[in-house]
Amino acid sequence: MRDICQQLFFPNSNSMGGNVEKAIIETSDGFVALCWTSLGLFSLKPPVPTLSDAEMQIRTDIDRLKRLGGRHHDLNREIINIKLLTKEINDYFRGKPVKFSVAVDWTDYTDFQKKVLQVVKNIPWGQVVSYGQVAVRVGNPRASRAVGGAVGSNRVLLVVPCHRVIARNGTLGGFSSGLDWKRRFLGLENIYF
DNA sequence: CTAACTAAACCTA
DNA sequence: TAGGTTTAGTTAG
Repeated sequence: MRDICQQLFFPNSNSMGGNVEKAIIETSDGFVALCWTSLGLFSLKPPVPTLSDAEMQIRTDIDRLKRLGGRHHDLNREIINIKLLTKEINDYFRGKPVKFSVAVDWTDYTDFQKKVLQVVKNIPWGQVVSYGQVAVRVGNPRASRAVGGAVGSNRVLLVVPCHRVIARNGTLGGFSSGLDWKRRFLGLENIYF
């Protein structure tokens, strides 16, 4: 089978202190935009139809990083292996059971959001967990609704697989990027709603 | 204050 | 048993 996914470009984008990088990766589902800092992956967006759409999408997060300022430097540490990440994203969209190896930049999340997202990050490929169960795992059993809010703040789609969090009664629950993407991602993992 | 990717405990008939 | 209401938790705007 031919490799339909490829990394399109890999520029050193930055002006403010040289502390952010971005890439746009072409997959079978569209162009995936992402950016990272010396701490790890900061943002990974859902696929969009065109390259310029992807550029537009990631601009918001780049601007946000610049606004945060100061805390990000020392990019030369090469914390991100973009080659490997590109391969993992490619594999994911081919339906392979990928376990992402990339480090995440947790900057600008609240403590609660961080706890929730780190729990969600550990949900294995092909498995789902309810909002309530995640609430239990962060030690706050009645916070299922707050968990919904927290996963909604997730910047790194797929890497923190918030699409694997569903409602208790066997329904899909919500998804900030649109329920179609939630269905699509779960479908790639052989889970159908 | 409210709305948002929830869910369980309590009513009431 | 089914259906409606309340309550709990976090957070951005």
